[in-house]
Amino acid sequence: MVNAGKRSSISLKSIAESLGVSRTTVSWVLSGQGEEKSISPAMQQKIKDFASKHNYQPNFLARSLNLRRTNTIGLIVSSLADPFYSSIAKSVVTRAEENGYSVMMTTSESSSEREVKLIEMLRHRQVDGIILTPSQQPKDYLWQVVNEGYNLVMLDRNIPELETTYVVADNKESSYELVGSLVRNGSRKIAIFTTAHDLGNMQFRYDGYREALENAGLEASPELFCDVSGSIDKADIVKRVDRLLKEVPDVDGFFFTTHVLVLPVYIALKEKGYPTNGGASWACIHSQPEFSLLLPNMSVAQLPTEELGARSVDVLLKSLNHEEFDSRNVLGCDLRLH
Amino acid sequence: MVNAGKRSSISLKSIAESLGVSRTTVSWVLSGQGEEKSISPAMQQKIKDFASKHNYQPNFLARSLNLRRTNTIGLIVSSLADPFYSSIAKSVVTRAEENGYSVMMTTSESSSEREVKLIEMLRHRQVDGIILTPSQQPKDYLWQVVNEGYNLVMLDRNIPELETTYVVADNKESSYELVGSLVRNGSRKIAIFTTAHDLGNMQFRYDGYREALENAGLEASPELFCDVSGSIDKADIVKRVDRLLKEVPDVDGFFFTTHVLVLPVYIALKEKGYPTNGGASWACIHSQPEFSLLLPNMSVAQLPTEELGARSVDVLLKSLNHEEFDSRNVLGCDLRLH
DNA sequence: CTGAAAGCGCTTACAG
DNA sequence: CTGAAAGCGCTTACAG
Repeated sequence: MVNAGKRSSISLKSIAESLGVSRTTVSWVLSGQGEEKSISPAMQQKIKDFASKHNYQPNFLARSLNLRRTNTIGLIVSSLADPFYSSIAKSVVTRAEENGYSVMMTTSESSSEREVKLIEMLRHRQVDGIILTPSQQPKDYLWQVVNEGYNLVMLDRNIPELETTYVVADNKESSYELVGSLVRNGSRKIAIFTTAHDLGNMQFRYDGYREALENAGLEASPELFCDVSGSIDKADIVKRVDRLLKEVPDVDGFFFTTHVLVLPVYIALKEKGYPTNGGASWACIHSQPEFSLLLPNMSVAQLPTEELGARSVDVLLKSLNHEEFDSRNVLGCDLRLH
Repeated sequence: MVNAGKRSSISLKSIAESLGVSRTTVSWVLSGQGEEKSISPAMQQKIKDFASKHNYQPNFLARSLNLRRTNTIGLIVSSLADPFYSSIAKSVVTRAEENGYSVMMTTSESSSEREVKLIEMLRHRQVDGIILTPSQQPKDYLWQVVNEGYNLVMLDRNIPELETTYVVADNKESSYELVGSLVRNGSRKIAIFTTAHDLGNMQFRYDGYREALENAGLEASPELFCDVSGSIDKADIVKRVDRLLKEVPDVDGFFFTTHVLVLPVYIALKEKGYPTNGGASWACIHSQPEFSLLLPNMSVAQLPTEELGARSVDVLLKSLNHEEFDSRNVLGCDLRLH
C-alpha cells in the first residue's frame, strides 16, 4: 500500500501568499475577528472565498498548542461493555460535540491502577478536562490531581472525602421509593441483592432500603442481605440464593441495587424452584428493556444516563470557561413504580 | 471556582536550562536516542533523573505538530447505545492503547450527513486514521476520502463499490450454517426477520438463508420474508407478525438477521398467541445474554466483536507504519448450533 | 486598515 | 560528545 495518508491540505501561510496578504490578516478574518480588526469587507470576502474554495480548516494541533486548549475532553468509564456506561458515554460525546468539543474515550475496567495511568496519559495529551467514573479504591494520585485544581468531574459516583465536582443520581431517595412501593404491594420479607457494598452508591442504596423498611416497621435482618460481591459468578449467586431460600423460605420481595444482578438472580431463583411469577414483588435500580418481559411488574428507578452525561459536560465546560456552576449535582431517577 | 486547570508542568526548555545543556541533548536522551547520539552515560543519567523527579512528559501537542502524527485514531460508530457497537468500541480502545494510541470516539447515529461532518472534524484534528462503521448510504465525500488514499478502515460493513480496507464478519456463511441447523432440527417453514434489507450485511445474511433453504429443497417464499425496516416500531412488528401468522399459520422456524429484532418479534408472537415454547426452532445473528433465558435452544452466530475491533486497529496501524496488511478481512462468527 | 515578529513546546538536520 | 538554528502551523501583542 502507498502511504497517501497525509492530507494535501492548505495552510494559513499558503493562503496568505496566494492572496498577497499577511498571515495575520488571514488568521483574523477566518477566526471571525475581521470586523473587530477592521479589515476591509472586500479583503474579508476574498479571504473567506479562497478559504472555502480550498476547503481550508486550521490545523487543530497548531491552534491548540498556541491557545493552550485542545477543545478535547477525556472520558474514563469503568466499562464500555455495560450498556449503562455506554449510554452515558454516548450522551457525553453528543453534548461535547454540540459545544465544539471532542472526546478521547478510555475504559479503566474498574482498575484504579489503570485509572491513574489513563489520567496521566490524558493530561499529557493536553485534554482540557476529564470526566471520570472513579474506581472504588482510587489511588492517592487522584487526590493529588483534585488538589491541584485540575478540571475533573466525577460521574455517577461520588467519593465523599474528595472535594471535587460530581454528578450523581439520587441513589438513596430512589431506593427508598422503590422499597416503599414493595411494602405497599404487600411484601414483608424483602431481600436485598447487592454487590460491591463498600462502594458509595451501593451504600446509599442500602440506606434507602433500610430506611424504607424501618419506616414500615420492618426489619432489615441480615438473612435478607445478599451481597454477591467479587466476580459476579453464577455459582456464587446460586449458592447465595439457595441460602436465602433456606433461611427465609417465605421471602416475598426482591430489591436489586443494580441491574446487573437481576438476570443471574432470577435464573438462580427459577432453578431453585422459586415461583418467580408468584406473588413476590420486585424492584431494581436501573433496568434494561428485556426485564419487562421477564418481570413485567418490577418497579424500576431508571438512572438518568442521558442527563448524567450531559450535565457532566455542562459542568466541566462551565468550569473551563470560568462560569458559575454547581459542583454538587444530584439528579433524580425516573421512577416507574408498580 | 478558581481556575487552576493549567498544569504547572515542566518543559524541555526548563530541564535544559536547569541542567545547563541544550534542549537537543535533553530531547535525544528522553526520546531514547541517547546511545545513538553517544551522549555520555553520566549526562544521560542526570537528565533522566531530573526528568523523572519532576515527572516530565513531553507535550503531546508540540510533539505531534512536529512529527506530523498524533498517535490518535478516530472511531465513528453508528451507535453507542447498541451493545454490539459499544463492545466493538471497547475492543478498539483497548487495542489502540496497547499500541500507544488513543481513540477519539464519536457516533454517527447512522446519519450519513453526520458521518461526513465527523470525518472532516477528525481529519482537522489530525487523527492518524479513522475506523468507521459506514452508514448505509454514504455520501460522495466518503468516496473522495478513500480515493485520496486516506487511512480509513471500514468496520463491520463493507461497501463493495468502495475500494478500501475493511474488517467484517462472514455474514453469509454464518447465516447459511444457522439456517441449515434449523432445517436439521426439522423446520420446514422458516421465516426470516430482517431490517434495512438494502444494507450489504443484511443481503449477505439473506443470501445465506436462501441458499440454505435451496440446499434443503425448500423455498424462500415471499410470505416468509419479513422486512421490518424503518423505525423498528412495535406496532409495525406486531402487524408484520400478524400477517405472517395468517399467511403461514404453520410457520415452524425463525431466523433473525440481527439481535435487535429477536425481543420485539418474540413479544409480538407471544401476544398473538403463537406457542413460542413449542416445537419451532430459532436462530439469530448475534445474541445477548438474556436471549438464552427466553429461548434457550436458539442457535446463535455470535459476531466476533472483540476481534473485529482489534483487527481494525491492527490493520490501520500497519497501514500507518507502511507494513504489509490484508485489506480484506473476513472474520468467522462464533457458531453455537442447537 | 495591515504586517513583521515572537512564541506555543517540541524534534532533527546540520555543523562543529 | 554537544549545541545553535530552523521549523511544525497556528495566534496575537505590538507597531505602524
